[in-house]
Amino acid sequence: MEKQLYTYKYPHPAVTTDCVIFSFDGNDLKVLLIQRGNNPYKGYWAFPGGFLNMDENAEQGALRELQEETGLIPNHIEQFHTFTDVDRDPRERVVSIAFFALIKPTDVRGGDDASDAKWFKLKDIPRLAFDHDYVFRIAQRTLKEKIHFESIGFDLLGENFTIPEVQRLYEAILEIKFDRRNFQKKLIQMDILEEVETEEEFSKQVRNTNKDSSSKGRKAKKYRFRQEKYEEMKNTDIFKLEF
Amino acid sequence: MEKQLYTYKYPHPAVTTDCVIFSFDGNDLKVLLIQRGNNPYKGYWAFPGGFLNMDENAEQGALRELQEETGLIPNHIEQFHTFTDVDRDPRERVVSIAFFALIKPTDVRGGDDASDAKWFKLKDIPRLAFDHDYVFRIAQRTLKEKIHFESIGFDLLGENFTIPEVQRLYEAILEIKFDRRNFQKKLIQMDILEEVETEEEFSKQVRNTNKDSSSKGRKAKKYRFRQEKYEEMKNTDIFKLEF
DNA sequence: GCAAAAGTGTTTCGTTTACACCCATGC
DNA sequence: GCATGGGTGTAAACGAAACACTTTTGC
Repeated sequence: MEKQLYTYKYPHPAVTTDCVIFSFDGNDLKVLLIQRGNNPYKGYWAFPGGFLNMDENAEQGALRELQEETGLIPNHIEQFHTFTDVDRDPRERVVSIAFFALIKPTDVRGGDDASDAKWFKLKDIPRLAFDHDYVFRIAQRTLKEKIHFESIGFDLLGENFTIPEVQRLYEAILEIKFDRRNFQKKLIQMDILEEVETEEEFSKQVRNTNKDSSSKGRKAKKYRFRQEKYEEMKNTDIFKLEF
Repeated sequence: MEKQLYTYKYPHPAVTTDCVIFSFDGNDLKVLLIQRGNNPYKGYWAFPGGFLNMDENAEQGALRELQEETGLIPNHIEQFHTFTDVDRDPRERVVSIAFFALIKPTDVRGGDDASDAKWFKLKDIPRLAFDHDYVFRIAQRTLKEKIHFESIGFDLLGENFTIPEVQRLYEAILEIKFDRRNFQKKLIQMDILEEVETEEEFSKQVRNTNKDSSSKGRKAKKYRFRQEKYEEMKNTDIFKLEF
């Protein structure tokens, strides 16, 4: 514990990063929250995050905090807003650079054991610490907008997935319903998926993805993303918003 | 000149705001730059901005700096990215929250006289100070994306304008060309404009807008935005990107 | 009178939407 | 065997794209 102090001629706010981490289990979109052990907001849930070091940029800081607090390595991370209200932290002036992160179901750890981190379905999110309710609203809106331009939805899916899964994902993100037949048609027409042989049905991947085996109906075909299409896809919208 | 110092247990970056200010003169999209009088980057052009005060949030700080440095009062201001690279400022660690601002032609001042501020057409922008070349690229991309969702284009037009002006504006922002007839048809169909009587042709507004009177062809009809349509329009895209 | 810019309508094409029946699986 | 979820095709409606000629104005 050194006692070095840092002095400036003008007051400086503290700078932190916060991460809104989304994942998708095949049915529901979820976010990871951490329960605070200390005041302020002791016992409240909040997004993982922490102070920015002087030798890292914001993205590196966000990834480091994520690793430290949750062990997660996201598939996609992206800055979406910086929150600067004067009183957003009662301790001192804190400016928070917020990111959203997308995690594949195969990478989901944390929240399984008795840790202080837990995955919440969007509709089960409790009242959050600090201004994190507001942070979440902006994150959700940004995700909706982004998916309009970029195919980041696939960053939330495992290697193999079914078309109805993709549909549930897009419906969860955009909070609208699509016609099953039109959705399937459009996705197939885009020529970005290839069918996966049924042998692979027994792989660990699949069991993971279908873990809630309350599946009653007909078994859906498995697809994978055609890697060679990735570059040209990255900046393509998949489903236009139609309200 | 007080000599008070501010001390912290951990190092804090400095926090600034920067503004990319767009305006439109009826033909070209322009941005306002300020020539630096001091090192570092003395003589280089840069976006206006400055340090965030402790009693204001980022938007307030950006508006204050804008007012101080340029006297401009923007029609629309919006945070778009926070730049955090470790070495982006050689003096100290500086995190910059960047905004873009849209100014109506009637509000354009600054850069007219012999000040250190000047409006540049996008294609005439020189090499900029700090990482502002990168800041500009992100600002331009954000503007393109935003205009897809929101009708912020009208924040760049004066009270009265012609449809060909609107078209030139959208073409400048999106860097694509539209068919004149389809553009006009779509804009009219949206039912958000009303024609302005020709009497008003002699108003000061109009002369301002048409200031580069190298106009050779037929005189275009003047329109104004139907205010009562504003609320429902705010979140509507006008022209979808089609490359 | 000529060049440059703006006004105007129709047809074609592609995309989106709406919609119904059959099939496989788990209980 | 029945309820649930998934597979598949077609027709209608809508919106986007392509396209040419006339009018006004400044030089």
